[in-house]
Amino acid sequence: MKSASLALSVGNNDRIPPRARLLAVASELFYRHGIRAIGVEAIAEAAGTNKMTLYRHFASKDELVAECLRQVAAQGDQRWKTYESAHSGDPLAQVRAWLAEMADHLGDSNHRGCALANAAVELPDKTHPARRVIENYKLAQRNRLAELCRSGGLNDPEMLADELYLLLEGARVTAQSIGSDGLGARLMRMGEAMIAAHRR
Amino acid sequence: MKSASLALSVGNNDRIPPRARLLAVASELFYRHGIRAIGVEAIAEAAGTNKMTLYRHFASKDELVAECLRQVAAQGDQRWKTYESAHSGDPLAQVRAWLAEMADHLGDSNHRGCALANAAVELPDKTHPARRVIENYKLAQRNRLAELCRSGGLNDPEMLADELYLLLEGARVTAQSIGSDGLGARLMRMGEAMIAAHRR
DNA sequence: GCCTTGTGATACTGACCGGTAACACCCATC
DNA sequence: GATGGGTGTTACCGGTCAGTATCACAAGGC
Repeated sequence: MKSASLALSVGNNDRIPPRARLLAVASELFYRHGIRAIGVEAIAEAAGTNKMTLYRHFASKDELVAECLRQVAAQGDQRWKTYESAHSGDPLAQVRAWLAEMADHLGDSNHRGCALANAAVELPDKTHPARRVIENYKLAQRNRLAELCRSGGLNDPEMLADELYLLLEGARVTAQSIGSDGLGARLMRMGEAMIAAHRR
Repeated sequence: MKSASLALSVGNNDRIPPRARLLAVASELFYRHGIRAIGVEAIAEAAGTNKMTLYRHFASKDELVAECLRQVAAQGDQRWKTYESAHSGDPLAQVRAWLAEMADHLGDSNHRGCALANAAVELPDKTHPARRVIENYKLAQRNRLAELCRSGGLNDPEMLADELYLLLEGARVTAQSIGSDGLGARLMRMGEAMIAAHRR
């Protein structure tokens, strides 16, 4: 019943090679239902293929999870490049663009927080191949934010970066418990207030 | 292997009735390894009893999870009563005490975020009995914070409450990915800065 | 004495898990 | 037209999952 809706989104284009289809479907299912809640068979079926083909492309379910998260991280990096080219030479505008898009995503009906943060919650085992992906990305994200705050000429850029980053991370978690009614708008207000506080 | 260490912590006091032992052990195991990662048999064994006794006290694993989270929520409420009696008539001091304790917990080596928020990540199904517990508690938490900020005479208390709450929630998530090195101290600095910004 | 209530122990069910073996097939390349 | 790599299909493995049935036992109240 779950898989039917998934198969639609990917299965109608058979030109996409199985590996890409598997990655797309797995990312979606893991995100929506949780990593441990989805079995490899359901992924293969929803991708319009079978378990054998999955295991020909991925050594294990854990490696598939890690690869999915690598893809998510790459998409995040790509977004930053978009902000950079749209607001070249204006680091603060880039930060604002990022904040605005994240706030916007909060309102999505199928929003369920950050896939990487969720995976960290679900996979506490430090030896899991996905952990490295998560830690590297989250650290890079925070450092990138701090660098932009610094080159934006703001006071105490590291602290501002932490404030903005923790605020967003908290918003994405809170959206999963309390809900996200008006949360995006509130997040923007808070972010602006904090940037202003570091401008002096 | 996992259960051995758990059995130690509870099994040596046989005066505690099985239901309480089961709740304590289940809360610990769910928190440490994740809810879906722990089976009922492991819980029963770690509590020094068996699966039948577990199912005599809890209708299902889902109900056991919900009951564990109710216990966690009750402990949270209890902490707030402590702050209130320690700083009676000083709402801001109560907020600070809460922030300080949460910041302190961040540094614990076995810290793994908020049990309720983690459960929300792991149990996306809106019909799960644990969801109501999570949503009620998180909402009450935010409202209590807003009420304290208001009676503390601060400007825009709702927004300040959101800022502090999201900041903490974000810190507890971030501790699970990047780590918690100095995060507690940074959280305190940010909290103080935000309270100050709403004092005018 | 009895009888009830709570517990322990063991075995079981049916379903699902991640992962593999074996074999048929399609299709592009040469 | 042969060859070979990628794919589909089916069946299977051992293990674990949540949940249940059955029976034995121990204590406490009457």
